[in-house]
Amino acid sequence: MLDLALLGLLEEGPQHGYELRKRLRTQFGLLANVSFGSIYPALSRLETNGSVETVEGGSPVSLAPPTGSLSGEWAAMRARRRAGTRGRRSKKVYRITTAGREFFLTLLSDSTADDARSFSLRLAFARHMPPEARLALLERRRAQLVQHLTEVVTADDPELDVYARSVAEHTAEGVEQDIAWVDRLISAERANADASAVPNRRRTRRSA
Amino acid sequence: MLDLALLGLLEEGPQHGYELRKRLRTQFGLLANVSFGSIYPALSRLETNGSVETVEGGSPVSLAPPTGSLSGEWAAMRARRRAGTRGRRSKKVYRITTAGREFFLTLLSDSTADDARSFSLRLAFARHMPPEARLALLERRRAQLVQHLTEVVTADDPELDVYARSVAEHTAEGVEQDIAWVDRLISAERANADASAVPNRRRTRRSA
DNA sequence: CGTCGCTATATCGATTCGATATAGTTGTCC
DNA sequence: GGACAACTATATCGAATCGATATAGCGACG
Repeated sequence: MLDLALLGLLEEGPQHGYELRKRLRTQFGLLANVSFGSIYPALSRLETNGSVETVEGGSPVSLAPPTGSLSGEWAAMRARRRAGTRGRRSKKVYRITTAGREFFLTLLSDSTADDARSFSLRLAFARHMPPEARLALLERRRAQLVQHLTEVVTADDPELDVYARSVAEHTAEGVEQDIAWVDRLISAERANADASAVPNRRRTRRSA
Repeated sequence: MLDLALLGLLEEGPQHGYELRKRLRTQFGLLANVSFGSIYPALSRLETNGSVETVEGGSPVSLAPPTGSLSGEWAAMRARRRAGTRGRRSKKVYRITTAGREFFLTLLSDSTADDARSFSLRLAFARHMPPEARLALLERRRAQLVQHLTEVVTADDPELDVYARSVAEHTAEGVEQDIAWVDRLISAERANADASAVPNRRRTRRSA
């Protein structure tokens, strides 16, 4: 789970632990409110298995190509202010390796274990997937949500008091809205696939 | 977290591990999709610290063979089974103790650490709280949700591709709906408090 | 007969959490 | 100017939790 998230973020450029956590919190919100006690061991794991490598230097982000995204901009600002001297505590900047990219794609396409958290995570990285995998992910998730609706206690259960009933109702509504969301995404995927399959009339100005 | 859930369920009567897990799944759905690897250690914990006790229930068969020779003892066990000892594997039925009820109320009113999971859990057990504690729980949760909205990445972030943006949007919508839900609950609590404060008249007595 | 599916408890290694320690940088208030 | 809070940054520890797996009993199906 965390490996996938970290590798996905590192796909956008080298970063260090503290920054990775910030981006996990802001980009994935409640879904990935992860503590340092998870991040640093996870980075060590990924380093020992060769998925990432550390980049030396106090302000090493200048080495990264301009694909550096928001965090790169941040670090660049700070580096400029410090004028190249190594500032702050020595940062351990991690960069994803070729083996790491392969591992990332493996994790991404691993169809087992997709709860709410890892589904949203995978979907956020869906641009790295082939279109069939995207559709498969969405439809697997949809099936799970529908399944969940049938298993969950209904709000007309006479055993529940007001509070438990409210929780049950709210949860069920959330699941229904998730299904509607996934349905919209599935439609968009299919429309996109159709557009790609029949590009004769529409624009395809990407090549040239 | 799990202690709270288990004690709360055991407030409604003695149950065994497998059943507790089923009820966690059906009543709290995705919020408490908990594995046996958590439940049984948690029950042991609660038993050693005196919050629960095992009650002899159902049909204790006591079939355990003392040796390791599986195949040999199997026929003997089967014979015993046919001889009239019925019932499944011996259930360990747990019952909450007086100390357990106190511990439950302590956990319930402990204001630290209320993420989405433990908030919903606490709310589902809100009937065991005094009204002030209910209001405090709801308002704490509301503040957290609002706070979360400000910290999260906005959907107009140019860095995000379609998929990441969709996840961000959907998450933000979910948080907004959670806020609306909590607001409804807060209003209901206040109305209830007013009604309790003036029990003589059930009308909307304004300017008596 | 086998074996599949359900109930039921238990354990194991790995992962994750939550708290805490440490330390450098920055701002700011008196 | 210097005390002090706040933020950045990495690391570690014990405990909680997960996910997989093992064991075991029972009913039903063909």
